[in-house]
Amino acid sequence: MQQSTKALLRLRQMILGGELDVDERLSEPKLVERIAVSRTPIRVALVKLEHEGLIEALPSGGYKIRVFNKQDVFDAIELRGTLEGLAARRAAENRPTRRALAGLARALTELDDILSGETLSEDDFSRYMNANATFHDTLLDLAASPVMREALARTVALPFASPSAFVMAQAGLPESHQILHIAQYQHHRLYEAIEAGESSRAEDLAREHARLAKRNLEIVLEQDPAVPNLPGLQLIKDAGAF
Amino acid sequence: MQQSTKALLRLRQMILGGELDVDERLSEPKLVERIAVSRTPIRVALVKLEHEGLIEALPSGGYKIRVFNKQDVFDAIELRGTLEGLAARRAAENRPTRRALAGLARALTELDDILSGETLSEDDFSRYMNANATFHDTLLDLAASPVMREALARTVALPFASPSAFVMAQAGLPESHQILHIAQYQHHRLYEAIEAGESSRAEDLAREHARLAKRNLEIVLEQDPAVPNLPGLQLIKDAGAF
DNA sequence: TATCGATTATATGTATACAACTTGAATACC
DNA sequence: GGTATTCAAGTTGTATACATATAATCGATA
Repeated sequence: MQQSTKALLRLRQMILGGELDVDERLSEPKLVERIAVSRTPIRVALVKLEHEGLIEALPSGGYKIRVFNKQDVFDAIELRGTLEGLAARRAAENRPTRRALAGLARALTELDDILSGETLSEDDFSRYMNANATFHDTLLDLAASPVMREALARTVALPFASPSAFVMAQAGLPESHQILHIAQYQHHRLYEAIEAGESSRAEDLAREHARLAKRNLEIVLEQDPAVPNLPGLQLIKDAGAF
Repeated sequence: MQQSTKALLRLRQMILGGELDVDERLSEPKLVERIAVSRTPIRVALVKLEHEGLIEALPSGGYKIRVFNKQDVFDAIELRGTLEGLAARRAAENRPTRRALAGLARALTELDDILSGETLSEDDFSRYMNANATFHDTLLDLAASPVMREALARTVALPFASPSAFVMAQAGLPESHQILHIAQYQHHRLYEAIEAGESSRAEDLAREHARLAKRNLEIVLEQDPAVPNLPGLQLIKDAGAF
């Protein structure tokens, strides 16, 4: 693996995992020490992370970790919903063959399978997260648009904007089972709409589906102040004041 | 100015202006020679341009200029329309005060003024382009969402996705006057919708407004094969085969 | 003559050196 | 006592050196 890749992955992990002080300048020499890579690949990673939106350049040089307020988070989710809506509409307009839909159908069946039990184990949540990611990714494939794929990839670079962001966080919540079933209901309807070429319906469903993530976030944050296992939560300013 | 900024601006100019061979690896030593800056800031610029989508990394290292097909271009325009639609909807939902709307109204009036004459000079097209950019930018201000602003900024980084992309290109076309009037009609209706808080209408109008750029592109490219003054056109594969 | 292989040349990725600048602190000054 | 001011330590931005990997060239062989 390239050193710059190592630096990027590690730095992202450090930022999302809360290993670095927010509101402080990211000192390159200190990062050199912690990541064990020279300044050059670290600077490459910093440039990339700025474009991702996880850090921001300081006027006097260098970077600092970016913090978001709750409106930013909601906007990011709304933005994802809009882009997935566009992709879903395009997917429906493309009138995919049964063969092209097979991947999406498979993800759907796996999600059904995971949710079939009475209760969900920690492992089930993890499986759900993966299968959910696959579903969303396969949907994007059906849109068959590199431009849209990139736009969406850039959007979900913000940690809480990802379709799978809050799945793990709600493991253990009493409402979780029901929420996941609602999400899966929406997945099914989305599949139907795309299969039938109902493009407007597909777009609306994808949008509303993303808004479920908003509700998830609200529910998770209303819980115990003992903050849940949500990577990147410390990047949200006043997370306790939700 | 920083060397890396100089390198970024110059490189972007070289790519869009067709000063570099497409389908060839961007040789860093040669760029050093042409831009008169060391490899370090050039590499920074290359990383940024890759994120912008203007160049792509080669599997064996280095970068090459990215080429787009017509579907990519249409998708980029559709994407911009979708994002501007989201911004317009949000702007309408925000119920801006008359004072907040003043900037948008001013851009609208200036556009009216430019179009008031019987014919349009080269200079008028240039003025239109600027005022049009201001209108779209001010609209984005009204959405008051950094997340959306960034998403749109990343989208219009593709040269032909910008709201002003085809304005200059159509200077001299017989249809141009009419097209600009239609665009301005849409601007007015968009303003009305935002002022009245008609969010769905605002969204639809913004989307359809972007699709006018698609028609512009089609018209411009159906013209004389003597390719018009459209920066970045050589990045579109088979532009002649439209 | 065309294709494969070895060798040379060149480019990329990384580390490091250096200069200009920023930041923090200590001291002088009001 | 509080505010400038100067100085030092540290940091960033840039240039360059070096090792490894890639591309090109030339020659050999089928």
